[in-house]
Parts: sequence; C-alpha cells; structure tokens
Amino acid sequence: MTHFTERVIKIIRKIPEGKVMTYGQIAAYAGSPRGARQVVRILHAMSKKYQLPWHRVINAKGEISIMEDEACQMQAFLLQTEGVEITNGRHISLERYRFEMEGTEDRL
DNA sequence: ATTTTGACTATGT
DNA sequence: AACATAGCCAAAA
Repeated sequence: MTHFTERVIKIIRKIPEGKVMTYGQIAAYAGSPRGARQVVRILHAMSKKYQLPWHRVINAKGEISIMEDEACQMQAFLLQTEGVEITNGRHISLERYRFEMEGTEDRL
C-alpha cells in the first residue's frame, strides 16, 4: 500500500455527508496534482474492502463520471439521500456542494 | 519491454 | 454548452 493510496483513502473518508470532491482535487490534496486517474483506480479497488463514501467523488465538470447506467443511478440515489440535488440524472453544482479541506494534506 | 485502457483534466474551437 | 485534442499515469494484457 503506497503512501499516496493511504492519503487518498483518508481524504475520501473526510468528505462530509452532502458534499462532494473531484478526482483531481483529491489527487492534489494527496500530493499528486496529476493523479486523478490513480484516484479512480483506488476507488475501484478499495471501495469494497474499505468503507469509503465513493459516491461523493465526481469529475471536474460536476458530473457523476460513471458510464454504466445502473451504477450511475445508484450513485445519484445515494447523493440525493444526503440532500445533494442532481439534475439531468448526473449533474451536480460544484458551487454548492464541493468540499474544500482547510489546510493541506499534512494534517491527515 | 511495449501497448492498451480508463469512474480524469485543462485548453482550445 | 458541446466537441476535440493533448497530457496524464499506473495496472493489466
């Protein structure tokens, strides 16, 4: 398990209910500004064995980034449960829901 | 070792 | 707003 992976997992765990973060944002906080795709892989691999709020991670355009229809609907449902408004089945207002961590990744 | 493949992103039309 | 294109980067083939 790499340092980066641990950072990413800790950060994702810190996203509060009703808030979202983008892949790139998480990668940057974890210390790798271009590691967005790594975040994707980590989510895919770890969201089952670790308890992660995977549904609170979306892409930089403010959309649910998963193409597979059933899983996309599941993510939308989970977010709506937390009070996040979803438009067009997949769009989310980053203005309203993006979570910004205070300070840097150091205090993880 | 080389190529392909993504739940990505920034930038330019 | 919607495409295209270029970078990106580690895992899998």
